[in-house]
Amino acid sequence: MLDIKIIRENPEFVRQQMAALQDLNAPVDKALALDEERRRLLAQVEELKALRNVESKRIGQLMREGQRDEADALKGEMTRVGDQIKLLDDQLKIVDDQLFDAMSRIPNLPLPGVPVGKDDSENIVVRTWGQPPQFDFPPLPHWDIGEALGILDFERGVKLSGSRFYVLKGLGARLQRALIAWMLDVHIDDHGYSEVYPPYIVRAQTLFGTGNLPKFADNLYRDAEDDLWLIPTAEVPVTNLYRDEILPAGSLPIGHVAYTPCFRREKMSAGKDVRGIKRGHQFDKVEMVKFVEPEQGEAELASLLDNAEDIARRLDIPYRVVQMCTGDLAFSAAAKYDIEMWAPGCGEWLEVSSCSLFTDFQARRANIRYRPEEGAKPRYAYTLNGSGLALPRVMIAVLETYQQPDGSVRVPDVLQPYMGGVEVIR
RNA sequence: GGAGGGAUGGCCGAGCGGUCUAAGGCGGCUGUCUUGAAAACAGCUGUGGCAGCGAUGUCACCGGGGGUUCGAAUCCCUCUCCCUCCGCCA
Repeated sequence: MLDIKIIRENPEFVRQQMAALQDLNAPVDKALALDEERRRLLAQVEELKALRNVESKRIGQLMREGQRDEADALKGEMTRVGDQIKLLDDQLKIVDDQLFDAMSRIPNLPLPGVPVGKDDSENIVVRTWGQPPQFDFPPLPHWDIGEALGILDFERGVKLSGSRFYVLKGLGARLQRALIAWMLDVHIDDHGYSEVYPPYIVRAQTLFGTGNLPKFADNLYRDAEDDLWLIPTAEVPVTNLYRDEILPAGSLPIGHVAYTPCFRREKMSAGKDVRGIKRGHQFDKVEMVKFVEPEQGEAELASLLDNAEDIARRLDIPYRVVQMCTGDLAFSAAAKYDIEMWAPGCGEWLEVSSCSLFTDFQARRANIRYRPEEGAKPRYAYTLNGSGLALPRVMIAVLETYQQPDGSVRVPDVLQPYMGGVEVIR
């Protein structure tokens, strides 16, 4: 949620930004009109309420002094004032709800440094790390590698749950578990994050806080009976940890890391990303979430991104960092960088992480504040998050990068201690 | 799933429908005293909206929503959450 004051004071600027974001439906003008209407009604109703407060007190006083007639006369007057207040309050509530709804559908503003572009074709590769591995045999895609090794089972996944589900078996399942445990340890021990184990099922209010609702309800799984929703990412519960709180002075920065499964309905077009484990309805992810002071926002984004990149470097898998242009920016993000690992088997760059700075956009929706100093006024915190990293795709990169001519897969050095010393999956 | 009891400021805890502008205590801040501290004493101590350059004014908030009333922390309805007991259970 934006601060309405920004729109009120710089409507033309906000309209320009919406155009840059390619968001033609953002109800900026509607919000502006509703805001004006709201303040008009508010001034009216408050004046009447102030009158009622004063006169009601006088009625009490008159009653105590036994001046019934005067009290009754005043009562009659106040009944009319009360009716008027009720009328205005009802109107105000309608306007308030409409304004809230409009504000909820306006995306965050991009940071000044974000390149302007119409869609993902205008994203910018800001750096590349490592050299794509050379093979003296034709590298296979992971679905061939995995099935041959008996660690990936697509047919049974479909039998159990339908398309876009798969089963990991044996050392495949263990490789994923090793990656999870190792990534958590790196972020906790070397990058200073503290671990969180959150619920995987949350209320609508929680999804609203991160901006997933109301706009993206289609992508979520939901239990209708209890109105609980499966999380699409750990970002949702972890960011909302401090919803409706004022963090005491000295609390920031806070950095959490959480491993969770993620559930996404995604009405995916048939034929796109169908093979392999690249895109499923259920996947695992290690996620970093930060709460910081506004002044530190951009520095913290750089640090978060580096923490995510560090995982790829330690796995010795080549990657590139892509900066999203305005047209490809997510709804809540003010700036966003993706990390893409090179998968030599299927021959594509795989998005394994997405690191974003949300400025105070999520904090405003989720009401997350902090006190800069003891006794100081609360301010909205800045929130950030980034995958560190998303699993099925890191699995793909590992399987395809570390494959050997005989169909076996070498286990990256850093993971061997987490695999019970296994050096090769064969 | 069944039965009962609760929700009040940073925390504990009072609160006949009308000086509630929410008692009292704890904690915190400031001051007096002191070489310093403690103690004692005094004062202050929530969040947000709107108007205003500002001083300030005003409105709202006693778990959420709705109702009764001239007036609601207080009465009524409803929802959520917490606690106790029973049942079930990894």
